[in-house]
Amino acid sequence: MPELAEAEFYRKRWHQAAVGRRVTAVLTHDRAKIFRGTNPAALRRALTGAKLLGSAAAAKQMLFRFGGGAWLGVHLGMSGELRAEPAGYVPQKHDHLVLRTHRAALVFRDPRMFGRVQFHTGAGPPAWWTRIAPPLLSTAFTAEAVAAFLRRRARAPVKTVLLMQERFPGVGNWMADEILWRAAIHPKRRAGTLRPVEARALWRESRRVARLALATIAGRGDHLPPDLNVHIPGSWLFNHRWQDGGRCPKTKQLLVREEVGGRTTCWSPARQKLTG
DNA sequence: GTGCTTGTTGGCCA
DNA sequence: GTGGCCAACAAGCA
Repeated sequence: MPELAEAEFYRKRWHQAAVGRRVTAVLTHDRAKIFRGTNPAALRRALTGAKLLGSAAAAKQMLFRFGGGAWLGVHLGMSGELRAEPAGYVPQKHDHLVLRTHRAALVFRDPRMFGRVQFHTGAGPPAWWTRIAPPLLSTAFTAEAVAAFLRRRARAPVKTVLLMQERFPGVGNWMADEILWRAAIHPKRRAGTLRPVEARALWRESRRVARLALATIAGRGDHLPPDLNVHIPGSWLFNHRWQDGGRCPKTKQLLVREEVGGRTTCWSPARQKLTG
């Protein structure tokens, strides 16, 4: 379920369970696809005995910093999940990576294996991390940058454009639909047809949804909610988008679900018109 | 059995 | 070279 707020939620979960602690053992499923492009044996060697020093989340990714210049990157794909289990935890079928400390077991679980673990050593973070686009909540994410991007992707449906990580890092399927619904823009509109006021609404609602999703799903400050998605208000599209016969929280009219750009997309036809 | 699934990538084509 | 579309990846669930 990994979009930007979920990545932050899972980062906090591992961080709180083990920051400042030393890794006593590392278990890997070496043949699991999540290790593609990395070397599980080197990862085990470097992390065993290393202390978890810090962590960060950006877009849909997480980076955990260990002593000795070791960095562990995690992308959760479609079905990945980070868990914090008690010490002595026995790995389950889809647990591909387990880091043990005296207090907890940090578990990466991913049944579909679209996720990815990357291991890096060096004084600074890896290049794939520093290349991640500026966050939606940063000052670099400007209305002008969004407008320029919409012009460049003029012929693509705006739904597809919102899923492009190079400009909207961390936006996934449900966030894209939530943003379009709040901005009252039909997902099939071609990006180049948006009027300036609509482009600006898209920018504003992108930031708003990012902020609300982070506060609601990942909690504020050190607070970690007990579970994902439990406190999402009924006023969001989120809580209605998958129900057959679901209704728009704003108009009370029936929602529509249809594929746009290869992804199931939900919108409120009474609110989001194709002819803008 | 069928038809879905909160993601990314590479190949093909205009 | 750029942009857009689509299938593939894999496993679980209804």
